[in-house]
Amino acid sequence: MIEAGARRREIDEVASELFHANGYAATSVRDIARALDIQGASLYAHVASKEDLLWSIVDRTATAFEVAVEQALVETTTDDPVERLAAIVEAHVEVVTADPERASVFVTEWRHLSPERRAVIGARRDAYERRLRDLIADGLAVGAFAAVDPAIGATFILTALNGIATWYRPDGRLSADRIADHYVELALRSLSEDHR
Amino acid sequence: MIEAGARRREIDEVASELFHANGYAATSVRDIARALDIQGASLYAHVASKEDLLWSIVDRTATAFEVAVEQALVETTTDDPVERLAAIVEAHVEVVTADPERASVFVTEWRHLSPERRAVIGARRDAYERRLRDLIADGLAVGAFAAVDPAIGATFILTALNGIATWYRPDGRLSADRIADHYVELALRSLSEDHR
DNA sequence: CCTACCGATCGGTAGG
DNA sequence: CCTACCGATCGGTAGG
Repeated sequence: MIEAGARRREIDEVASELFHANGYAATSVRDIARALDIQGASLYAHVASKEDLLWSIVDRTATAFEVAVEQALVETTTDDPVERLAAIVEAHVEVVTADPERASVFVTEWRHLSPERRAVIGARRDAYERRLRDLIADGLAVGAFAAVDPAIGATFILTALNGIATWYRPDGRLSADRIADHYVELALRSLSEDHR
Repeated sequence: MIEAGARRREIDEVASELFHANGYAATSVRDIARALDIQGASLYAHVASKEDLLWSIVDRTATAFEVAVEQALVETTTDDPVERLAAIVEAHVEVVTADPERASVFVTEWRHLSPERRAVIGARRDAYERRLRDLIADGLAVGAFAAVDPAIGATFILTALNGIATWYRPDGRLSADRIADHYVELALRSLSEDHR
């Protein structure tokens, strides 16, 4: 017995690719159907609306980030802010590189959700960013980081990390692991003391 | 006599706002016309196509970045890579904060240009990024920066800088100048030696 | 998952 | 800058 929902996951994957490549608004329901070799109207046997498709991608990706960072912090037994920040950055990069299409749709297309759903995702993104911001503030308080505005530091790092979704290719020059290493380095240094 | 092209610039400004807020594909010609209090078809007395509107925004913004960085480097008489990098970062942030709508349209909507125009912009972006990459490589060679992959370092910094366009508000907590100062700090430190 | 179809809206043109 | 209009395409529904 083929597991239920397999086709639905296939649809999500195709939609992620197209939304990533052309954007949500410029991708028609028929574009997605064509990539699946079915008729446009047939897609509605699986999904209630085009927006539901975007929502399932965005929602799942938001959860992937939350779970990965949660897990990474649980596994980081020390309370050294430097190591905890490294764990967050590494986890975030891993989620991005594991599925750059989904990640880039999450980062760039969520404004096309309904106002209600946008509010939900906005709150989750805020909470996610707050965690990073608080960690930076903690590190600053114990002298682990240089004087920096925690909000600016968190935004600087997060936008750089999310940028990976726009240029990463699995067959590129650098492996996902190497990229993660480099980005941990860059992020930690950006918050470090004495640079001249 | 009112200067020629004033109306055209007004159109560009309205289009920037709407493309920034809703994306190019989700913005109709009639949306733009409505914001100008004219009929949709009347817009074609001023522009040949919707894509031409996007092109003029993208082209002008690309030029703004190129000119600003060129100028900043000319004014930086020293060849100290640290100071030259600071000058580039500051100039880039200034262009972004001077017109975040245009900057964000430039960064995120250029994929909706025709293949020919996309190729032109792609080449200009590559050249722009290469300048930063080469500067990092130079600084690395003379020991001004920590060991880092120049391409990764340049991308890390540039994506963080471009991210400003997505969150910056002129009436926000931090002035454009303060943001530029912080970002220069963060960018320079990310390439600095010894962070533990 | 298909055929047949819906009203709405799209970018754009003709001709003032 | 307007009115009137074009063919194409949009997301989605009905009824198998």
